[in-house]
Amino acid sequence: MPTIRDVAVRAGVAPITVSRVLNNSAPVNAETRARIEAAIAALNYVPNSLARSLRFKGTRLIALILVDIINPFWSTIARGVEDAANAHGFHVMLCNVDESAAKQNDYITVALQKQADGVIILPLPEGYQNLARITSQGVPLVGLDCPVPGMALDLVRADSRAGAYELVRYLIELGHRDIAMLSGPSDYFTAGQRIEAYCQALQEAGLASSISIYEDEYNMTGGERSLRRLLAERPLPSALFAANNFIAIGAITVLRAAGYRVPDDVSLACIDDLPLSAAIDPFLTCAAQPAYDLGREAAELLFKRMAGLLPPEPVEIVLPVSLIKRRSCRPVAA
Amino acid sequence: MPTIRDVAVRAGVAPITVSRVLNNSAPVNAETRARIEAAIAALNYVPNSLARSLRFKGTRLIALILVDIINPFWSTIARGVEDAANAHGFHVMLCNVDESAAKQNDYITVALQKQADGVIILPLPEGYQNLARITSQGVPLVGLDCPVPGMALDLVRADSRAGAYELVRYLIELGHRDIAMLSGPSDYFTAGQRIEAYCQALQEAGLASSISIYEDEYNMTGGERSLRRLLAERPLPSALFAANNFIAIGAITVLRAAGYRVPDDVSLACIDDLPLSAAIDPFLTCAAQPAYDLGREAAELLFKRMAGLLPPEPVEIVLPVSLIKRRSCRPVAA
DNA sequence: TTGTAAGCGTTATCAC
DNA sequence: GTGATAACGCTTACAA
Repeated sequence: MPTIRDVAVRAGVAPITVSRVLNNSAPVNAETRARIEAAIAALNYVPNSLARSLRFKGTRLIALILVDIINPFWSTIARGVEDAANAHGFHVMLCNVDESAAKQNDYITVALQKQADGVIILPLPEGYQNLARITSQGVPLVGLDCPVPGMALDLVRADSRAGAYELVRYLIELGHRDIAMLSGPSDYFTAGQRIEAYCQALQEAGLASSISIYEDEYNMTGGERSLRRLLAERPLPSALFAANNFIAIGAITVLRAAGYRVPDDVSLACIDDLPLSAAIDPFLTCAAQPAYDLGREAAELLFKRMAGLLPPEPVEIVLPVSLIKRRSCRPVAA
Repeated sequence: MPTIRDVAVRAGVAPITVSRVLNNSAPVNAETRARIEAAIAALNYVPNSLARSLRFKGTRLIALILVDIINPFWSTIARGVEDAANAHGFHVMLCNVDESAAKQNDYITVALQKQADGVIILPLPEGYQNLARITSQGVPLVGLDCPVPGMALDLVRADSRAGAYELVRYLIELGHRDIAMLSGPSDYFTAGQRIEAYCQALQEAGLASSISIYEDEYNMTGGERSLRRLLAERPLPSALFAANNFIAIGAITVLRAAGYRVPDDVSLACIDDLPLSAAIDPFLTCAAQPAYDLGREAAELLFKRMAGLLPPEPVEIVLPVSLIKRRSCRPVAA
């Protein structure tokens, strides 16, 4: 690949003059400029941003460290981040960590090595202490979804406590008295919030004695396992509250295999929508988190922090969740 | 952020000795090594890969330039690429171009500026000529989905011609005689293939006179527009063949709004699955492309090319497509 | 086993 | 308006 030196030689000038044309950093004679531009075009010269960043500081790269891009919740967040980044002239390095704290830590290292100007991350409970590796190097960090105990962290999250509460209230209003919860790992902040909301809603309705929580991973396998344990341990409840969409899918799979139908035999509601499925078949009742906005707001917050536009105290942005009522829940027959 | 020099000073050695410890590039006295490692830990030193890459060549970064990460087809491909990249110690810069050739060209520039070691791209017909900007700089390039006329390009794609053919044959076997196609832009290779397959299947069945093609964008809006035009221009066919999943979703939306039901009033089949929807409700009959494998194979091919493990001729990998029969298609009543 | 010098491609600083 | 020089952080020669 040609360098600025090649361009300079071809145009009969010094490299710095080419640099001035590229960056408009100083006036250049119109004729000289034309010669340089011709040389750039002729050589297909593209400036080396590595060298530039080394000299200049700033890579205009941000690292987005999340769970799994295949989950539409995260891919939509990723899209929100990328669009916002793009609008500010930044680019995004994508990092799928699959809920593995070790993989997350590796990616943190990569982000630092590559001199990312900022990082957006979903903190994993087992890896809280690794986050300090980012901030201690002075790299701006925005968390998604999950505050970190004892850490002053800019954060963007949805109000999943309120969403979960609304969802369980809705089930109660439909007449359900026996509602089991299929939770994610309770050391996750979001799972904790959703468990609290579930318990609160049941208690307020005088149903504290029917609290029934199955905890497993935040994915399809977790949902399957939880439901299998449930079926082995107790009679089928009249409604299920799944802590996310993948748990719900896992649960449906097992229900179906066991010969149960949703909502005829059991109602089902969850956190997180499945937007495409909804377009084909509006089925799953859910509390939808505004994924795209979460991503966009996280990136915007990061850029504000990087630009020094924020007071030193950490900022927390909480976006509302919307209840979407669909066919997967039915009123209880009287 | 501390530099190798800071570590060297703290350990009382020269920077090169630190480098040797970091890279195991030469033997270092055990005691010296211990001192250096202590200094690295104490300073939280992370090597600057920009400087490293500048000296060394090679960034271990690949650019993945695709349409839209929100489409599960592309997010699954992205995941395949990232997993393979990870296994080889590479990282992925994600670039959503939304079918805009201008945006694609911008990202090509970014990939070159950032000195990406390789690029994986979905070629857009309006931007074919931009691809030469990558290869002419000697940067390895792998195309997804779409060969480029007149360009020797390593390529990974699914056999969507065979998939489309199978799908239309299936509709014919169900007794459909009036099958309309909702196509993507016909200058796209994949759309061309699917149109050819559709026409061939109808011709072979003696149905050439009922060929009916509506062409629009490869997304939900495109599907909506095509179906509105269809409804305005002709009676509802007995079956619809959509060139991808998003077109199918757009079509369903409009059908539903017009009071038609799938499959009662019209059967519907498409290319590309909706994996999560299928788990909840196995509805959409489709020819599923192996998205994850497409991504993984593309990355593997790129790495082989980068390692010089391939003959100079371009390699083309074509993966099979699988027909999945579900409820959205019904036999025609006799 | 360790160190010195030079250079990767760029730009800030200071001349002319 | 233009150019020489040095420096960003690192590693490859080549010494010692």
